[in-house]
Amino acid sequence: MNFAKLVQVSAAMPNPDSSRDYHHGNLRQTLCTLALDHLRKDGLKHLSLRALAREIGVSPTAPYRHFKDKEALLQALAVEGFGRLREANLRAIAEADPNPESQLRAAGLSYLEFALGQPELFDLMFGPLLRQGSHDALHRAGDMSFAVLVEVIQQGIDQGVFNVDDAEAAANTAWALVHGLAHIGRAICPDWSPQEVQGLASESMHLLLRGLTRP
Amino acid sequence: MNFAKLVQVSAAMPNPDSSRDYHHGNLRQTLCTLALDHLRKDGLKHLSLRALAREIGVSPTAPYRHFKDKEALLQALAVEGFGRLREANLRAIAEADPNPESQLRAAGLSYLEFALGQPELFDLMFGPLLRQGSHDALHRAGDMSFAVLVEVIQQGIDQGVFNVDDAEAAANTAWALVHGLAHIGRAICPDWSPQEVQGLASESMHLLLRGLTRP
DNA sequence: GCGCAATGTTAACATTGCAAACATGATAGC
DNA sequence: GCTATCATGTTTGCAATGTTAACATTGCGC
Repeated sequence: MNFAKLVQVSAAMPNPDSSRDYHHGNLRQTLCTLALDHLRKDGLKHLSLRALAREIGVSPTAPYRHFKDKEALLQALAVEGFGRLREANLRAIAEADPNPESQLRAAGLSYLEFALGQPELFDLMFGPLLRQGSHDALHRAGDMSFAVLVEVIQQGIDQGVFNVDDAEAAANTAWALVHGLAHIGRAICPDWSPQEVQGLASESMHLLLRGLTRP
Repeated sequence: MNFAKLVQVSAAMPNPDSSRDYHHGNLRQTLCTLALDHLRKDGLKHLSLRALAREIGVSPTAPYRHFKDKEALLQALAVEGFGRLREANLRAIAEADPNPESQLRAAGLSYLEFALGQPELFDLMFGPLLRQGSHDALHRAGDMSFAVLVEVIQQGIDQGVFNVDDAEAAANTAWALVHGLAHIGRAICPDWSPQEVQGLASESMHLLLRGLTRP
């Protein structure tokens, strides 16, 4: 009856001094940042909960105290990704010349830089998780990123620079264009330099702006 | 004349006569079509070589006689996907009014329909496989799909309908826009009807065409 | 001080990708 | 026609993974 328990206890404590860090204290955060690291470095398919736990120095099933699923961890990463994307875009807009065209261009280039810089995260963000409902946190995070573009375009319309009626539709178009460039860039030009990619992007956005501003 | 083909045909049919079914006879093809099926139905993460083999009624490691890797099977699926996409686009163009604008619009809508109809395959086609070199067959298949758009745009330029210098750059733009719409559509509007999505697409493409045709 | 909730741990199970080593059968060369 | 060969399937086996259940430890509110 109790013998088994005694055995288990002594086995649970190989090092009596390790009782101090029985609780890691910050596992959730550590998991997220380390997972993001591995995602960027090794890709999604080489991302394993057990490996993360092993590397952190915690038991193989400890992550399950913080994430119901592996998918839950991935969702958290995607939400974090959307947050960072939004931040990057806002920063780029703030630093651009204060006119709608420049701001839209700056936001687009920032978006592109994000996507090309961490393609695995980008794929995760727009991957199956988004399609598969029940991830409203993810959808909200995506909408927040989208809202940045809508606002820039709306300002352009208000100032009479963009000659379209529907800001949201125009934002859809702009977003789709930039997103498509980001997602396809590696297919068209797998080994282009960032400058070349941005050159292509500039040209594309110029074309779009011609359409937006046409009288 | 072609005996091998005859054997293949008779083996491809579920002919009760093929009593000694030690050799399946058409495993590679069967694997591909079944895998595509499961990919569309259950998503990439629920696609397992063993499960496929089990369902086909063959030993768990039989697939390895035809595909070095799981990744090799996935690559084959992606190549097949690019082939179908190209076919669909060509068909749409052929059925459209014979002017560059209509044809470009038709190709775009066809592209969109493909992407929204089988999102998992679409994600696979443009996923990490493409980025991770050493898959030249995949890159070639992608280029073949791309070439369709370039040609339409080039014709538009030759006929003086599109007012741009660089056909390839314009094709990049057009492709990126449509691809972006396809990839983002589910994020913007997860439960839109096909009509609504196509409406959005039409509007976006109208904007682009304004840019393309601007004097 | 006590008990409870949060957090970690161990053990166990099913499934998967993959590598040998071996079996089968169609086919080419004699 | 007989047989060696080679493409194709099979069996066995291993290590890794996701996930669950039962147990341990600790900090915090009472």
